[in-house]
Formats: sequence, C-alpha cells, structure tokens
Amino acid sequence: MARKQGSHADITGPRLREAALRLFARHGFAAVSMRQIAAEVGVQAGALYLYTPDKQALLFDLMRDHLEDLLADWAPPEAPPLMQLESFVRHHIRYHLDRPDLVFIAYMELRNLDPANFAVIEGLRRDYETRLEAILRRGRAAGVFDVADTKLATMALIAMLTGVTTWYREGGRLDRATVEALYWDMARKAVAAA
Amino acid sequence: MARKQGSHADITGPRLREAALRLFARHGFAAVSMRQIAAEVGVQAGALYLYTPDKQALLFDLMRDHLEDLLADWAPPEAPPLMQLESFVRHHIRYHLDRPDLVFIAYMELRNLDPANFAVIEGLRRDYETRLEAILRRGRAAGVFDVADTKLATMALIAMLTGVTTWYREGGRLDRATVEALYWDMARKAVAAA
DNA sequence: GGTTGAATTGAACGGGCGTTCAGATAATCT
DNA sequence: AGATTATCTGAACGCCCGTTCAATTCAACC
Repeated sequence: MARKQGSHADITGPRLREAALRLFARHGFAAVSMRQIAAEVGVQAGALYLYTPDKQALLFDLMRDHLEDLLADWAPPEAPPLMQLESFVRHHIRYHLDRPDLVFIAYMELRNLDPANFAVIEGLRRDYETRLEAILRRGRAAGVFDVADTKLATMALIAMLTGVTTWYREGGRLDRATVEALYWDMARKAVAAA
Repeated sequence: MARKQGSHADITGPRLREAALRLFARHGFAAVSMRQIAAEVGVQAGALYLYTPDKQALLFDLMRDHLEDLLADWAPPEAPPLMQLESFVRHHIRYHLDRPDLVFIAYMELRNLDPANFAVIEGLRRDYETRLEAILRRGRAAGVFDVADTKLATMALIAMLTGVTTWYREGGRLDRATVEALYWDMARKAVAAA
C-alpha cells in the first residue's frame, strides 16, 4: 500500500535509467511498456513518474547523455592528422564496445524521438561527425589522406567502426585490443594516400 | 457495409505489402498498428487478415523476400578476387540504394521477429556475409588482399557499405555512380595488399 | 512519540491494440 | 435471372497502454 522498506529516491532513479536502457536496447522503445520497466525496477508503474516526466524523456535523456559523454570524452590531440585519426578510431571502438546498449539505442531509436528532441540528438551526432571530417580535411590538405569526398568518407568510416557493436561479443574469438588494431588498420588504409 | 466497387484481391494484396513496408520503415514495426496499415490501404483492419495470417508474418515476409532477392540477384563472377570484390561492392551499393526501406527494416526490425523467424533471417544474412568472406579469403590466399582476419573484415566492409542508406538522398550533392565509385575506392584500399 | 514529508501503491481514466467473425455486398458463373 | 463465391465491413473480444492521483506507509526530525 505504500513505500517499501529501504527504498529511496537515490536508488530508484538510477535503477530506472538502467532498466529503461536495458529494455529499450533489447526490445525497442515502442515495444517496452512503463509497467515492464517498473517491474524491472521493482516498483509500480505510477512511481516511475517521480523520476521522469514521461516515457519520451526517458529515451531522450539516455540518448542525450550518451552523445554528450561521447563528445566530452575525446578531443583531437595536437598532432599530425594521421595520429589524430588513429586517436579518433581507437577511442571510437573502445567507447562503443564499452557501451553497446547506449550505442544501439542512439542509432536505432531516432525515429521514436519527438521532433524537438530529434533535432537536439541530430545536432550532437553531427558535431561528432564534424570532428572526424575536420581530421580528414586537414589530412587531405597535408597530402597524407587520399579522400575524394570528406563527407562521404566520414560517413563510411563511422559506419564501419560503429558496426563493431553488431558482432563483437565479450569473450569471443578476438579480444578488444586486437579488434581495435584491426579496425584502425582498415580505417587507415581506406583513407591513406598511396 | 461490404465490398467496395472495383476492389480485388490482386490489388489489395500488393498494396498491403507496400503500405506495411513504408509504415514499418518510417515508424518501426512495434509503433505501427494494423488499423494504420488498413487505413493506408483504404480498407478496414479486418480485411487485412485475408492477405496475411498476422502482423508478424507481414514483417517476416518482407524481410525474407528482401534477403532472398538480394541473394538471387548476385553471384560472384568467374574472375580474380579483386574483380569479384568490385562486383560485390558495386552491386551492394546499387541494390541498397534502390531499396532503402527494405534495407532499413531488415537491419532494424530483427528483434521484433519471433525466434523461429529470426533464425531464418539470420541464416540468410549469414549466407550473404559468407559470400563476401569467401572472396576475401581467396584474395588473401592469392596475395592480393591484406586482411588479418577475414570475418572482421567482412563485417567491417558490409557495415561501411550498408551505411550509405543512412545519409544518401536522391537528388543530393553526389549522384549514384559517384557514390558507388567512392565506396568501391575505400573498400578496395581497406583490404588491398600494399 | 507525535508530526511532517518523501516515496510508493493501487485503482482508475480514456483509448488503442491484434484478431475474429457474422453479415453484407458486388462480381462471377450457370 | 438466380445462385455462388470472393471480398470487405463493422462490431466485438479481451487485453494492455501511458498517465494521474488520492490514499497509504515509512523514515526522519522535533
């Protein structure tokens, strides 16, 4: 009939986010109900609304925090373009392998965002892509990269790298360091001048 | 109260598939209702069940037909590995640019498939990936490709190529032939021996 | 130990869901 | 023209949805 023993806001809040993340990633935003999330948290559905204004905000906050973290976690080193690219690629692989669920949601649930929320997320994503494109442009100007179109190359590289989350499984045939090295090898060759 | 003038099964059937395809691609399988699809077709929801056993079959048939078409539409030419790879890459880009909605669904709605249906689709996808991997293996054996791990390279290439559907828009800055050529250029360099 | 306030329940709201089916209609066949 | 059949409607089934809110319980403070 009311509050259970030992339950507190600073526990339920994070648990809500974790449950929403896991369930959204597993079944998709539209296929997950607030009641399912509540059950995972160990609470009735109504209680969730003490921690989020609505289901949409739950999704948006996860995506925004993820992309802001991604942007905050890496800045191009002061170095030649090839080293900047290596830094970007290796960080991208590491970061994405560490957060498969968040990455999955951020790429799959864009169409479930309200238009206003979509614009925000889209902007953050573009910021990230722009960073890679800037590296490619500098490198091309310096003659170390051979890319006919930096925008296309940016999209191609990011798609290739992000794809690692679709097949990599912890404890599989290849370890993280190897995966990181092999992706860097392919990325480097794909854009390097002959 | 009943059948409208000029309506026939051989019209409604295809229209149902087209409507489902468009709506699933736009809003996601879980977010689209049978009533929405029926409205798009211009029919009441109940009538849809003359053409599909249920909503799940609608999704599965779209995905299976797409992947079977993809597999039927291309076979490796009898040629050196490098030419086989070029054929694969160019076909992949062309095929995917021609069917953005089907490609989108086939990659995004996997988790909405029943386990049995998922296994079928997964198998077809693996068949397709295996074709690319076979090319890479032959090329590596012949010394024309430098890939440390053919499975990883397969996944990386397919992810890079399929990603074209996320940004390419008809009538945009680059035409199809250019896009195809640039992706082939990057793919070739990514796996080519030095 | 009584009061206060944060945390949660449980029921309810209106509405939409996938699916079924008896009945109505229009095209086709005899 | 009459019978048959394919096609579709409209209503209904039971169920679940996101969200709200009064009532309740528990922990913390005086």
